[in-house]
Amino acid sequence: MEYSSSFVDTSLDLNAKPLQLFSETPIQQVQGSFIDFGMRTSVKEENNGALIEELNRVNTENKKLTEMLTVMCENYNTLRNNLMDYMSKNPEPNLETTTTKKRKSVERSSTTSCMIKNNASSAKNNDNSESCSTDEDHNSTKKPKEEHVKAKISRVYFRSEASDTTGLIVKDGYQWRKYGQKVTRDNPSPRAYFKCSYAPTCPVKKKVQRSIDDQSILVATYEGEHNHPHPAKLEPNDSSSNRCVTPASLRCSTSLNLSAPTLTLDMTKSKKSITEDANKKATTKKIDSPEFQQFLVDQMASSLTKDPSFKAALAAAISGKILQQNQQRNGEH
DNA sequence: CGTGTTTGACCCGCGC
DNA sequence: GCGCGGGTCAAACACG
Repeated sequence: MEYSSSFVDTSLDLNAKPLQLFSETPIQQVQGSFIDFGMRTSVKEENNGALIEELNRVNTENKKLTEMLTVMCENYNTLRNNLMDYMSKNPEPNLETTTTKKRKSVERSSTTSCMIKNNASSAKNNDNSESCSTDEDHNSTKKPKEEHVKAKISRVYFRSEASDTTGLIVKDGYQWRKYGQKVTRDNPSPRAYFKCSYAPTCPVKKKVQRSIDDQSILVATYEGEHNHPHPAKLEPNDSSSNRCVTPASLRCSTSLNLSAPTLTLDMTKSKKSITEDANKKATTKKIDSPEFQQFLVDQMASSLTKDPSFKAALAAAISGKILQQNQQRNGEH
């Protein structure tokens, strides 16, 4: 199809049915295009063998690339599982506690909890994976109203100084008023309750508690959505707020659960690395912002270009395409 | 004096 | 129905 119009397209067609690439259709269409361009039959016959050979080669390369892509996907899944394994062991051990009450409350607390619980279960035992949708379906049948009313919840991890005894203060750019503090049963560290005080009608609440495993990690749980713009956007000179909300890296890739309106950021990197990252990016990035998308693309490109075999295969594929293009042009002239 | 924090009391849902 | 535990309220307090 694409071959009838142009050879300029250097797409590798990794997922475009590689076997069809060598079906009779492209050759016939290539031949047809030659005829359409008024080429002599002798030129067509001279190029036929080279084209078929080139198509064979490209087809083989496409297969190789497809296999490499499969391997990459497997590696990605392995890496993701390792990440989830780490997550399940490190910051939120209380989510893995199996007391029925905890489990119930976790199930009630909509999407983020669903994600983390799912992560934990998949990390602990894949055979025991209880899918997120199953939980939600279960909830929807049990408490359909709560499902809709329940506020949006997200959980963010911040790293604070180990020597920081100033309390459960998380500078995320918003203005919070503390309205309570409680020592919970599963964590000796007190849990602080905050309400957003930037706008009087803002329903957002925040809970901050130190991680039971790592006292230097603050776990902030946000409930609800702000009905006002981020103060940092209105006050661009507020460098402190910008610095504090800069995501050092994604703890949970949003691609793992795109439908979930959650944001979990890893603030657990060392202060030095956070500063370095912040200096490199020099900007606050949101998940859906073009800058962050570009950052992800750069990261992916960097990972791919570090793989010499992938680079070689990619170069071969592109050179094959260029060769095809040159042959096409030679045929036209 | 205004604003924010602290902290004990109270409320409410859940499990037994 | 009772006890437990998380979440919230509100008076007292601290601070600039």
